[in-house]
Amino acid sequence: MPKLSTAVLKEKKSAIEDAARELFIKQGFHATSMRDISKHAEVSLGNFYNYFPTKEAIFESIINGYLQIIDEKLRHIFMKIDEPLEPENLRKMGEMVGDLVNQHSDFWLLMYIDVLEFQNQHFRKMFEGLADKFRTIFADKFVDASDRGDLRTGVDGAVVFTAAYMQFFNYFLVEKLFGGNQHLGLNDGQAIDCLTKIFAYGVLSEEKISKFKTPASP
Amino acid sequence: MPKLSTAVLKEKKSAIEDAARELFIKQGFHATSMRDISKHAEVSLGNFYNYFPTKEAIFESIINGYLQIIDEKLRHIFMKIDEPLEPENLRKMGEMVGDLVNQHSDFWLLMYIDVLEFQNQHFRKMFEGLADKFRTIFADKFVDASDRGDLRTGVDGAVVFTAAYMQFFNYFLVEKLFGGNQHLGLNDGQAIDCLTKIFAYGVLSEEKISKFKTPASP
DNA sequence: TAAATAAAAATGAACGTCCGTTTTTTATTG
DNA sequence: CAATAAAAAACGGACGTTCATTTTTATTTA
Repeated sequence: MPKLSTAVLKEKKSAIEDAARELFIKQGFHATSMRDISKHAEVSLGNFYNYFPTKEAIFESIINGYLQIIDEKLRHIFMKIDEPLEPENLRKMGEMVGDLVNQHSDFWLLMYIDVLEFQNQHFRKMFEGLADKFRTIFADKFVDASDRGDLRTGVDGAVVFTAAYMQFFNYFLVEKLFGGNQHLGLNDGQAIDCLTKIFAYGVLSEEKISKFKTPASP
Repeated sequence: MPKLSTAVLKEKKSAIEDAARELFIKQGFHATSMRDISKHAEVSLGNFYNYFPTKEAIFESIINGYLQIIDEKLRHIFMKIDEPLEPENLRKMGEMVGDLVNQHSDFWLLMYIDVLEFQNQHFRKMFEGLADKFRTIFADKFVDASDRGDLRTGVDGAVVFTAAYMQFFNYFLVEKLFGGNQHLGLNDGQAIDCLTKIFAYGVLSEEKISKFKTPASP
């Protein structure tokens, strides 16, 4: 038959991708066979190779597609944050990161597959220069906060935000994928509140702080 | 020949384990074949099955052995910390966690294998009730700190310590396994210092804090 | 409009290789 | 010598991929 419309072709291709993604997530890359995929995608084994040249190619295609989706979601999260260091905004970020992890935990399973089998080739970009990326996203907000004297301890605002972001992510990943089972001894809402407090307000008393500060710069 | 001494037997068994662990770490569980292992362990394929009944059995054996080693190392780390919330001790923990991750990154690769292929069956225990575990390890230190008024923001000391612990771990794992490449924009030492400051001293100015505190409890 | 055509899509058997495990054979040693 | 360790061979099955073949269908022709 003559060439199918590119729309139909794309649709079939993405149907195969969907099936493959489900299986990769459920059972890993090596444990998923091409026969599994073709059966689950209701495509003959042979026809599969009209859409993807190799098994690894479909894995890469899945990752790239998913990376775009998650990048978009993350952009959306940061768009909703005007002042990145305001406690209420940190809390909001915690909630949104939690939703993202819980709704797309499979994405991070793919990342672990990538770490194990491809030295995280495809996901590295998510972490490289992360603090700088936030500095760009939030333009001058961090220097502004510093100029206003908001940052009591003279710490880099972008680093604080990155640390908070990573902390939230890690918290929810541990809960969702690693069997954390309320590893902080708190439910998710309490954990977010508590972590926000830590990052925004700090912990030790002024007295304790000055006690440990003085010997450093007498 | 008559039965080998149990000492010799144990030695051979652990030699096989060592070889298998190296390969599992380097290339994952499914990607490592029994022939790989037997060749690398300089044991015939058939003889392998005199020591381990299945491929999965050796994986479990490796994990359990490694879990003990890491547990021991962690115990050693916490033993060196008398006052868990003192900034200098947090910093020390950061350094020790960094060493642990860098010297035994393979252990966490095994954990990711476990997450992907065994729903983290074997590693769950590392996270379950983590904050409570620290509460036990450090006995009354957290309530003492609270009673002394060390904790300015009234946050649970055990949660703070757990959060710091997780943050350090995650930081070094991202650097070592995920291609972070100084993702905070700092070298390891600076990162430890900065994170310690955040957890101990907090970030926002007193003014900012009271500003965000007052509407919560007027 | 309906039949013919040609090119692309879909198929599933077959290929060679490697898998984890079992069985058989050989070597070793108290 | 006999018991056991070690090695080798063999097993059935599953793997990713290829390919000759069949089916499908947009287009052309009548």
